[in-house]
Amino acid sequence: MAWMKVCEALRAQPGQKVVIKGWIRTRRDSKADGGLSFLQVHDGTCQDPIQVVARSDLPNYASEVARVTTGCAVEAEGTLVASQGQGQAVEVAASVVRVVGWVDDPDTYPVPQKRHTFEYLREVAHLRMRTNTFGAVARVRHTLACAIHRFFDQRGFFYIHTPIITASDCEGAGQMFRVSTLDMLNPPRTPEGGVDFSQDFFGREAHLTVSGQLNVETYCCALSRVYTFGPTFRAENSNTSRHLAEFWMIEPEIAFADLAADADLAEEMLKYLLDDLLTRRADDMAFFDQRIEKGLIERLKHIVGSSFRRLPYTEAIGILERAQASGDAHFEFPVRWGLDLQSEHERYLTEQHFKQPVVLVNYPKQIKAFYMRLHAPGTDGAPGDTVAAMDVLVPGIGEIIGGSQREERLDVLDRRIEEMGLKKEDYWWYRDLRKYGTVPHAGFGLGFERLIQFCTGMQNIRDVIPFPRAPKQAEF
RNA sequence: UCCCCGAUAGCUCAACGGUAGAGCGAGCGGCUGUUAACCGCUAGGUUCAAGGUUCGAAUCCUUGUCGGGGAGCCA
Repeated sequence: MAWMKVCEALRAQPGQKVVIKGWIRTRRDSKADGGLSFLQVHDGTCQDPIQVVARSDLPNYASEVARVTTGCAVEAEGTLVASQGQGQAVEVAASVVRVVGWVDDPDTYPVPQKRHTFEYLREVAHLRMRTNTFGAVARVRHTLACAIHRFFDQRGFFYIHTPIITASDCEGAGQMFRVSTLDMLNPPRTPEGGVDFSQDFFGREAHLTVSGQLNVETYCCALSRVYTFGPTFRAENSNTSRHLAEFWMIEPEIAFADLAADADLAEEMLKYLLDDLLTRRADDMAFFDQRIEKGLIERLKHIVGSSFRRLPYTEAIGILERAQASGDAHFEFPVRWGLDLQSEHERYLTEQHFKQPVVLVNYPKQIKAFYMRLHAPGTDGAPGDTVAAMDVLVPGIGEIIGGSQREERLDVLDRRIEEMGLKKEDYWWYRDLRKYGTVPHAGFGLGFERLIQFCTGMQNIRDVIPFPRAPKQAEF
């Protein structure tokens, strides 16, 4: 008899013998026909469980079958038959039901068949994937990850494994987690009294990476089209529904390319991913559409079908100022050229003004990183210097992608490093790329969890990663 | 880190200075080819912690811890 995944059995022709293995979602009993039990069994392979019908003439019916509860692990052998009831096309008429693992005490089982809040389920993260929502999130996460690799592979990109540990403190994206084997209670000291990191494992200070970008640029300047997809760590004390201390990021980098090509790549990729997800995980997406965010599928389809608006920062400031002046919008924070846009401004642009994803480009240089390419003065009619940066803003999430064309001119790069008060020596290998066959190149970072939020409608980022790490949160 | 809100049964919440309750879940029973099942019964509480006010505190005050929403930082 063939062991069938539930997803296969639900689509199979009636009449064949099958074995189903999984966990009980619910049991319903009936005294009709001499007594029978309906077992909803799921194995995580798809959104729907399969119904196993167990009759009272099974030898272990009274002793076991009639006593199984939500969460029990079972194996069922039987015949796949057309269902007599409503709600499912096929079901398993069981000849054997074996209880593989009991639930010790149903009264204390943390995820019985009832509604749970996501906040509660976070406290039982080792069991929450047994619920329909978190099972769906896990499958969507997998499907998106595969689609990302497929998207890049089909376009000739190479997947580069950039390091998790970095000994350079020059990545410049905020607080980092230290990596050390020193005795924290009694570290070796320098004559000045500081910690002597020369005696540490790497012979210098080391941290977890906050971005693979600088490393992947080196491969870009040799293999032309590359990307990273790995974990990233930020030690910021961020307590929001959009931030994690450990998250996954996709960072493509393309050579012989400018910001326009970068934005085109970002748009093409997002559309590919949405379209692929809607096709491959139609069951889970229907679930999210129905139970998590009404209209989700229409929203995603609309994005796949429309082109993203490109909008220079300087023009965005004009739009925001006019919206404020006309009373269309009331902003808490000031709108002025040279200031960074606040969440409320970004949300206004993407959610109210354009009602579609917006690619904001060409920001003032003073609010962006040193490695972003400096524009010629007066680009977009801007009153100050701008750089070739872009943020992709989407309704509901805000910034989902941040990217830029990189500064490939060594003299300009050096000037920027100095302006920002950084040390050229720290960037010696990064600067070498500009000395030896430098080339215009660009790239961006896509937050994987934010992508999943965007695709599922899940409100809190801690619910789209298996075991979230955030301030004061590292259980499991 | 800042602002606001919250913490009471396994879960979600009520009780608004005077005897701690309901729904869901769980257990038992009834009914039904059932499927958000339905009907009945039962069990279930150091009201987050520590202090304070009061004759009396789940309720008021202080501090802390944890959680949620928003902001900043960003992806």
